[in-house]
Amino acid sequence: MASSRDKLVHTAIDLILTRGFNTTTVDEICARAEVAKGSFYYAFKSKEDLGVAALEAFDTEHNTEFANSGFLEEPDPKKRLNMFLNYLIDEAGTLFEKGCLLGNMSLEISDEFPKIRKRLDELFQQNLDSTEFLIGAYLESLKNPPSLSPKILAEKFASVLEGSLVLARASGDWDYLPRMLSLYRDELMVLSETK
Amino acid sequence: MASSRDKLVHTAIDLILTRGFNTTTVDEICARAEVAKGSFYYAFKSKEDLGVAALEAFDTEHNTEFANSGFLEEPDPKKRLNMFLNYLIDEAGTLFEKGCLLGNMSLEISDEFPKIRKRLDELFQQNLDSTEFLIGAYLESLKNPPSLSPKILAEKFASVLEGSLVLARASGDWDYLPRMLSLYRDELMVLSETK
DNA sequence: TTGCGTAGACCGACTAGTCAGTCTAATTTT
DNA sequence: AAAATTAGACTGACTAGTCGGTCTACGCAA
Repeated sequence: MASSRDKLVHTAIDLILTRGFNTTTVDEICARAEVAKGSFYYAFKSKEDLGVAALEAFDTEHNTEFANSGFLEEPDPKKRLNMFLNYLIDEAGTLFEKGCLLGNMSLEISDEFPKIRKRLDELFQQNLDSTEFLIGAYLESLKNPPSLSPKILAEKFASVLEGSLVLARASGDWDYLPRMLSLYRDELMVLSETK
Repeated sequence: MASSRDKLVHTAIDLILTRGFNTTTVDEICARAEVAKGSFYYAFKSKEDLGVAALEAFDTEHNTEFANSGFLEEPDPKKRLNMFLNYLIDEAGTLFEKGCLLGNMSLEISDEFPKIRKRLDELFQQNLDSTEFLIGAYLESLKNPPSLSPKILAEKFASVLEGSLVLARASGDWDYLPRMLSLYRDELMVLSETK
């Protein structure tokens, strides 16, 4: 059975994604998680610490999901990257149904929560590095490697992903993400056509 | 001299960009703008109404800046689009020094502020339409028009812009925006090379 | 010229409510 | 029995919004 801490973290992720960190109250999280306030402060030193825990849980769970999709076992770098992107495009609706906690908190949280900001920076950097690695292998496998670096293409990937979610949230149209990711995939895949 | 209302709006834009809407207090805005609380509620019915006013001011002032850059007078669609993008790339550091109020509020504000949400949707849509028009003219001028629609390219532009700002804010590296916009410009401009 | 009336911009102490975090006692687990 | 966990009433700081009142400019009548 789920621990109190675990229930709190997952309830928090859900609430923060829909209402934001600042407007989500500790009382509300406890009520939804059916956990008493005392337990909250037994599990976490502060609301900020819960924020960090939520961020970490969101990130590792998504990365675990990605890994389980099996693309890592594919030996061919091009197919591997393509599998990853296709998986993301297919599952965008469920994986990022309510947005990305990292992106949301990045824009919402200011210096008043330094621990959250620090962790945010680290997690984004880690994810950028993973993507860069994935893209790097693909580019190296090409006969005519483009002038674009894997680093900048990884940054572009993250920009498109996060930006789509900003637009999705503003408009209520959650198809932005798969639409934009498809575009990104096509642009990357076309690089393997020798000119 | 600037009216109280005007001072409040511009102080608010600045504060909301750095601290977020929810954590920026009415008292703080008043103090910085050197305006009494009573005057705030003389000028605005509520904090939410100030939010809407800030959004509108941010949007119209940016659009005015864009227009003043002179790209609209350029008759050639390709050059016109290129001028616009180059202007944005050059001035990204000042235009979006602290982020984009539309993007920030899009992720932060939930249904508790319906007026803000509605206006956000409208403003994003307007801006997408303008960009689509600009890109559409360029695509139509091409001998080999690509299969990509101006609409989806406009959405991509907005995604890249907003996404860059999410990353910039998370990492503290404000060069993301010009870097990603340059990439976007190059991708668009390469379409005019006949295959 | 002087005094008066008025409109509307501006003021800030005050109210009513909210929220993160604390405390003490009870209950469950090991 | 000790340690882990739960319970929820309580506190104090803070916040959006209110309200009675002040100040200034200006038209106008005496």
